[in-house]
Amino acid sequence: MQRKTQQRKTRQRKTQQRAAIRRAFERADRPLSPQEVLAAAQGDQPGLGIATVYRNVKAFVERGWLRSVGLPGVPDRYEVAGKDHHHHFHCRTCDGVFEVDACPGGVETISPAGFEVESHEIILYGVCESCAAAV
Amino acid sequence: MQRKTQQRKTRQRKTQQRAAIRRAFERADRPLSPQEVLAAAQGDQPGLGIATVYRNVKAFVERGWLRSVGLPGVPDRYEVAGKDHHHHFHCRTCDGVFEVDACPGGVETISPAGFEVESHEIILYGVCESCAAAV
DNA sequence: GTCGTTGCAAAGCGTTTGCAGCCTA
DNA sequence: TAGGCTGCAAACGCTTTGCAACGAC
Repeated sequence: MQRKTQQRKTRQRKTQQRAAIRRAFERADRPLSPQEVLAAAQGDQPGLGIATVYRNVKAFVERGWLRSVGLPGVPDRYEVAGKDHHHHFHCRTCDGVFEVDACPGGVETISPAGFEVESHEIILYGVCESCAAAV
Repeated sequence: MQRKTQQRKTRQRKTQQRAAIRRAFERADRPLSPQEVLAAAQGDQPGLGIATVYRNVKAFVERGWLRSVGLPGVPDRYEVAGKDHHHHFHCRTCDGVFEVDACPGGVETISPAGFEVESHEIILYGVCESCAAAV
């Protein structure tokens, strides 16, 4: 068992906006950018603002429900936390990001002597399944 | 033999600023951020502006002398082009980026069925040699 | 009623661009 | 002298923050 690493200072209220943002992640089976979250959540909450998305995503990350996925050159994506070690696929066509539930292993061994590897990230680039099928 | 992929529209002049920026990359044995280039080149050209760094780095990339290295969450780095396939190490302590002249191989095989992999990127995180030695 | 939350607009930040003067050829 | 180049400042796009109104409890 693990204790929550982040202690809440005050009670969090249940709002329509936050619920809509949470649903956007639960429905998506892949990491989402703030803009993607906004577009998805506005289906439920038309008046939703981008600032609210940023604030809630940040809060979810602090509470450990979301995890940020950094990618070169594009805005960070966010995915539901708690999954096993995995990597990501970035589609050059639709710009979507997908999970890759595997790791080649032995990645740390390519590090030069004297460098202490703590973690690693692998990003695959190409065309995703639906974009490839859409040809 | 290869031909220049980028055709120059006009003749490029030899300026002190551009020379200082080029030297910064030649002296560094690792990818540099625009700010690192500025700091290094200002040793030769104190009045150098950041806009000039951005303009010249972009021009070098277009001419094929530099290559951009995208990394999650931090500004792009730039390295002298033409090297063999390699990856990068991002030091969490000094924020410096270093080359890793190796690749585990077989990375594309972790991709899910239906996804077409065109390229990949591997980033190692940890403590670089000099930071580790500085403890 | 309290005070966490929201939308809007302004502020930050890193990067790009417009412009007048500078300097290479 | 011509026109590419530079520094400065304004413009940009994305993210964060200030603030007054809103609404969950």
